[in-house]
Amino acid sequence: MNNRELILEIYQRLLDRYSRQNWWPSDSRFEIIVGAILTQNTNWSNVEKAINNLKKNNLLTPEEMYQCDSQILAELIRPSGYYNIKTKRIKNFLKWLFENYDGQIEALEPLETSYLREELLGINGIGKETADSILLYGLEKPTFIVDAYTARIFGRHGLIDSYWGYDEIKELFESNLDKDAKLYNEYHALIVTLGKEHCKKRPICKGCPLESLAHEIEEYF
DNA sequence: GACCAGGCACATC
DNA sequence: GATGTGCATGGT
Repeated sequence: MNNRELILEIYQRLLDRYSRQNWWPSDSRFEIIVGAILTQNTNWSNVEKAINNLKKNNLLTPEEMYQCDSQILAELIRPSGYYNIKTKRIKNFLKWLFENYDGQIEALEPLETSYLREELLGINGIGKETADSILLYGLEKPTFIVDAYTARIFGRHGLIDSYWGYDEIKELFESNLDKDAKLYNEYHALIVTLGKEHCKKRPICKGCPLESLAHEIEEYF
């Protein structure tokens, strides 16, 4: 199998095993953006606690959150961990949104994907994965998200070497798949679902739907 | 108690 | 450019 076939085969197996994930669970684009920052290196169940706190306090709009005192905001998102730095990151995003787009998330929709990605990367606290999560899940732009699981899983299957950078891995997927936001959405979600179940840092893959495909099941980071 | 989770920025060499 | 460290909570 060549890379393209392997990438499609893996997608199909994941879909067969786990079915559609329908990410990102949320009530609004803004909630997705906030969630993308809160979930940085953090378990999703902790993020849900933080999001619920924000909902209870009616803070899940750009206006309300921008006005909100940072100490209060930090206390509410505390369950998501790194709460002080994440407060700053959310405020940095909002400052950018208000200074450039009048606080309107909708104003981002017509912008070109690669331009918007660069803009987001210019905000302190938003790196590549967070920017791509905002673009793909928040704004339905076709951009592939790479995360720790992606590198680990596809490294084990010989498609990626450990020295590959984020953009190289992203390009591997984008050049072998149709430029389709819905497809990228499902694929990333399925990778995370698989990762949670089978691909923790320990290289144990018993019962993994990709078991028979793997030819490099060894420690890979 | 150790390890991990849907990262990122910054310091240092 | 690569490598190390701080940021912090909650579940297993």
